[in-house]
Amino acid sequence: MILVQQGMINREMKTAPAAGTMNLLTRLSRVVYRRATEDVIGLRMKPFIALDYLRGRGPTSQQQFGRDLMLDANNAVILLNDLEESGYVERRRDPTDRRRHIVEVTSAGARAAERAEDKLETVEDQVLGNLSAAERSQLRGLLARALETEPNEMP
Amino acid sequence: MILVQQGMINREMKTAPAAGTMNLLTRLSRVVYRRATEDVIGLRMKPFIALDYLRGRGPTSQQQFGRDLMLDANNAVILLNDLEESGYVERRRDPTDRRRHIVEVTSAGARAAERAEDKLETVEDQVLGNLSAAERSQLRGLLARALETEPNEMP
DNA sequence: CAGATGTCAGACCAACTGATATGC
DNA sequence: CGCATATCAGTTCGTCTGACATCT
Repeated sequence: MILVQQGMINREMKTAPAAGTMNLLTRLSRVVYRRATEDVIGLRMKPFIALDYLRGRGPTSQQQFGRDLMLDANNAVILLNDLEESGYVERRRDPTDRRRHIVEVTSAGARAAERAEDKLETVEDQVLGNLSAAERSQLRGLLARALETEPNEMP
Repeated sequence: MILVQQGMINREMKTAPAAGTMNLLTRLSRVVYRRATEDVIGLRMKPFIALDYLRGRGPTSQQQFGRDLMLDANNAVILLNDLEESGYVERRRDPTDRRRHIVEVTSAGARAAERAEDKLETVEDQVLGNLSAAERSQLRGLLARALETEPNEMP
């Protein structure tokens, strides 16, 4: 008797155990990462996010760039080196403080980001397949708001 | 005149450029990853997600495990080796098909996952700081639904 | 035997660490 | 001079590839 009941409890638990939001978020993001490969969207996800960020933000100091994208100084350099080599961003010294680099997306970079964004809609259709259009836009709104609040202190 | 207008356009664009949902999702997830380090939640994020998954699902074939968590066979092995060494999961042969391993979380593993989940609430408060409780639960619901639908084919 | 499952060693890639250069 | 910004070389970590063993 007791054993049977325990079996039933286990069986019910299989459906879903009130997983935390942080958990779900990182899991879903992993799904996106695995699907949005370079041969699908024309860019890897990280460069794409960088370009898209710069595209929306305009000329930005390298420091700010790293802070907002949660990259340490070093990783920012490496990522930007790649992007600059591909002709997708340009760096120039800030005239008012010549230690700084100002980063800006090139038109080629903006185009690459746009292309990737288009392709990402296919991925979105797969990943958010069982959400309605209204739910998707709700989700987008919530994510955007959460990202806005980030105080973004860096390690 | 024209220059001034362009300046204003740039300034307005800084707020937000209709970023795609996949973009926002992976960015927010990165924030979580950077905050939820081992010294904060007692586990690294990946092992935690694995334990939590197994905790909710009960005994699972290694294959299924990898598929649901978007790990290729090899990575699944490595991750499970770690977890088994820590005493957080157990592997045993499936008697009905002795090629298979059945993976199950131990009570120590379940406890570690619970502890991590508690600690993750602090992270959630930081990451979702400007969402209300209602909005957070809305977000959790949407993410959970999206993950359910996953057909989860593996590369 | 062909196909499935799991494992491992070695190659490869991404991220972190510490040291260095330049400008404030 | 001490601090900030950016960079690089070297290490370390995680992920992928290909070969292999076991079982159906």
